[in-house]
Amino acid sequence: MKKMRILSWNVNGIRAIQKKGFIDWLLTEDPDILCLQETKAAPEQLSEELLNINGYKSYFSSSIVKKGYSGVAIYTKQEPIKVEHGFGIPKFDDEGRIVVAEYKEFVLINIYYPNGKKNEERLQYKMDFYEAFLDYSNKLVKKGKKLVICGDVNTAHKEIDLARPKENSKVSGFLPIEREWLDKFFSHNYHDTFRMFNDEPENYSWWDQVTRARDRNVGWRIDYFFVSDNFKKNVK
DNA sequence: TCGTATGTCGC
DNA sequence: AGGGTTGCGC
DNA sequence: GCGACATGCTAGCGCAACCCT
Repeated sequence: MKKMRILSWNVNGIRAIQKKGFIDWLLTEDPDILCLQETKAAPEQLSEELLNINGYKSYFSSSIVKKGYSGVAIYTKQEPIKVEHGFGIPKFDDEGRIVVAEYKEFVLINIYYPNGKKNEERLQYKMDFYEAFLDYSNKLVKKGKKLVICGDVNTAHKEIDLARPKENSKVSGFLPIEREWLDKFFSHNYHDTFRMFNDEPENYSWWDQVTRARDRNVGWRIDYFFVSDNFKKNVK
């Protein structure tokens, strides 16, 4: 299999980053596949330039529950064999969090997992989403598919994965039940690819904007690339 | 959410 | 059509 | 009188909806 480079980015508004030079950035960065989360737009709201970037096919999944909310996208040089937009469960598909692209060599799953901070209901939704996702991915593996899963998981796994573990042990994003689900996920033989190469602390993927936490590197590692065991040997 | 201020408890 | 304000979500 | 812990206050961004002109 030829070498491919896959990137993932929670953009917090694709129309906002377009104004800040996203298209030029993508053409310069030149990945084989780019996965975006929190695009906050339906494809009908996007310009032609954003839908048809030179050299890329684009696929979007957007929320039908609320405008300007959630949303994911894939930009891909190679055209997938098949693209799907959910697990087949309306409750989880309708918020536009899932886009799945099947290639000959693997299946790419790009997900913006729910945030559980708002209230107990949303935390339960997040946990239910996690379970539905695990069912979905396990079924694909059982069928012999090789999986590459990326996105904003909204949970830090271990103390090493955030700057303030003690202070956040009762906050959604680092709750015992959320962390235990990740334990369970990994026990099903999926791998956290970053930790295959790096076991150092202070490696984060998200910083609070309000408190300008990035300046002090007070962050969380909540965005991941996972792979199924049958694809692990291909990760470089 | 982070950092800080302020209050309460246990000892 | 476009600015200002408010509310939501992260 | 001190540590451990709880509670209240705080502050950017992007987007939608609504008002106004």
